[in-house]
Amino acid sequence: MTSAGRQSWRDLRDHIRGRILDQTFRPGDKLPRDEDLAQEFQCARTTVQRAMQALVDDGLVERKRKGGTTVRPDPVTRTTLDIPITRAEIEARGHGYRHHLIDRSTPEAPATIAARFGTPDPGKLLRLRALHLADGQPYVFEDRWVSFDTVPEIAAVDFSQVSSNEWLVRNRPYSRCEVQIYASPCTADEAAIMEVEPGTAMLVLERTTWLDEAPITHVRALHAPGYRLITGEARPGKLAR
Amino acid sequence: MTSAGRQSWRDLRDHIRGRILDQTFRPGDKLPRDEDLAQEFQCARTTVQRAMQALVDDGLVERKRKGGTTVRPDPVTRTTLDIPITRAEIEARGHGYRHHLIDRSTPEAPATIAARFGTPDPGKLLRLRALHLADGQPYVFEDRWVSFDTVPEIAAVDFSQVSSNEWLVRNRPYSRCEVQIYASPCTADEAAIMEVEPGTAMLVLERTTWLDEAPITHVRALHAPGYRLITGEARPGKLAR
DNA sequence: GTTATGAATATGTAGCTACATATAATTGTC
DNA sequence: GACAATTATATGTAGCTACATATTCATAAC
Repeated sequence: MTSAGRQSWRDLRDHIRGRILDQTFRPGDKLPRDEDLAQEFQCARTTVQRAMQALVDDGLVERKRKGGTTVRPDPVTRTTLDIPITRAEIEARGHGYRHHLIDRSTPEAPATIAARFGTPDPGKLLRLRALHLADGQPYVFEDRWVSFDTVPEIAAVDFSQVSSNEWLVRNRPYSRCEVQIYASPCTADEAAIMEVEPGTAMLVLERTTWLDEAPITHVRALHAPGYRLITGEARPGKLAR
Repeated sequence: MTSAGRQSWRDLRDHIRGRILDQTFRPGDKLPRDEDLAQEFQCARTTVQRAMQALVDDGLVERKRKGGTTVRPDPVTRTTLDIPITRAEIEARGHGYRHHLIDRSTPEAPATIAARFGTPDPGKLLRLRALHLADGQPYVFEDRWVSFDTVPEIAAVDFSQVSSNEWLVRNRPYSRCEVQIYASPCTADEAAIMEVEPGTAMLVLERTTWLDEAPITHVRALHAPGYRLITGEARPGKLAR
């Protein structure tokens, strides 16, 4: 709450959310119009608007012009997932970071990559396979494809020093990113690299990034057994909101 | 773009984002103050504020009072994950949905559940194990614990008709949710239920939800091989923003 | 030097106004 | 009754103003 009589949009948001949580408003129900809520809460419509937009972003309500505000009938569990640079992640856990470039090649683009990029011809590609280690233990094995067309400078980078993961994130921000998460049994090759038994259940994160329509990179990152992706409320940069 | 001379905060957001993407502003760099940007773009500071907040939400920039706006030095890949009700998910894929309650019991709370709930004593718990089927094929196996203290009505619900997943989501909205995602080899029990070989790599989603401080439920959901969690830009309710 | 104290300043918030825009609801036409 | 045109209305957006609040930076006191 801010000083004295002023209503914060947060207070209003929390109040409405509370009414949704305590079933005063049930899924599908229509909420009062902004102006009525403003009157009820003795605040400006601006404030109601802000509170409502927050609830829309949370996936709790839907708003339509003239149609008014309704509680979403099909509730979803919505969370935010932050995937940091692997080095940062390992160091944040207090482990020593090291990475190792396994190989670097410029093979023909397989159809799967072209499909992921969404282009018929992905052009020349650089393939990098690298291992990230935490305290010397295999942590993440990444199999990456980078578009030479979109990122020509990559030819000159020495990836024995910087990981391609870090270099790309720092030097090639993307405008669109798609992530797929699934479990996969470890192949013999991968098992040798990750120092686990073949067939071990591994968490795989596939990420594809674009700059506008141009594909930047596609990575398939295999995570060591025991790895857990955690999503919470705490979204950096959104904490205080 | 809106009519004629008016600047949309979206235009401004996209412009600034563009400057970050094209490296005009690099990680760690300081952006001009709101007022200067407003002047430069011939718009009100309100508009700059809105655009900036959008960039903060995207995890692209950080803002501090008096400190100004800076491009985030530690870029993260941020995505939004929507986990729908399992029935809705299966039906959206065009499959027939069916679910089967395997068993229902009220055992002592294991320490792991108490730990997840974050309470020393989680109170009396209901345990439900159920299988969701898509076109008759095992799709998700969920092992759920529900707090009787928080959700006493659950004792009376007939879960042979409605899945606990759906009942809870529809009747017990939460205020906080934590998700963990990992890969796990299938145990013999689980393998029998999911009709797969023991040891098969399975994607596991663990969800814990609270209403304020009171724990509602904890689920461990085992997904059939081939299942992929996909996160995209498209966030329902946030599409147009 | 080191630590309080205070002023300066960039962002955060809320209110007001005015108008834009989508769409539900109504009316009119055949 | 079915369909098209029109009106009414709830939300969306942007500008303005005023003040709140958190830091940084500079200054003063020890």
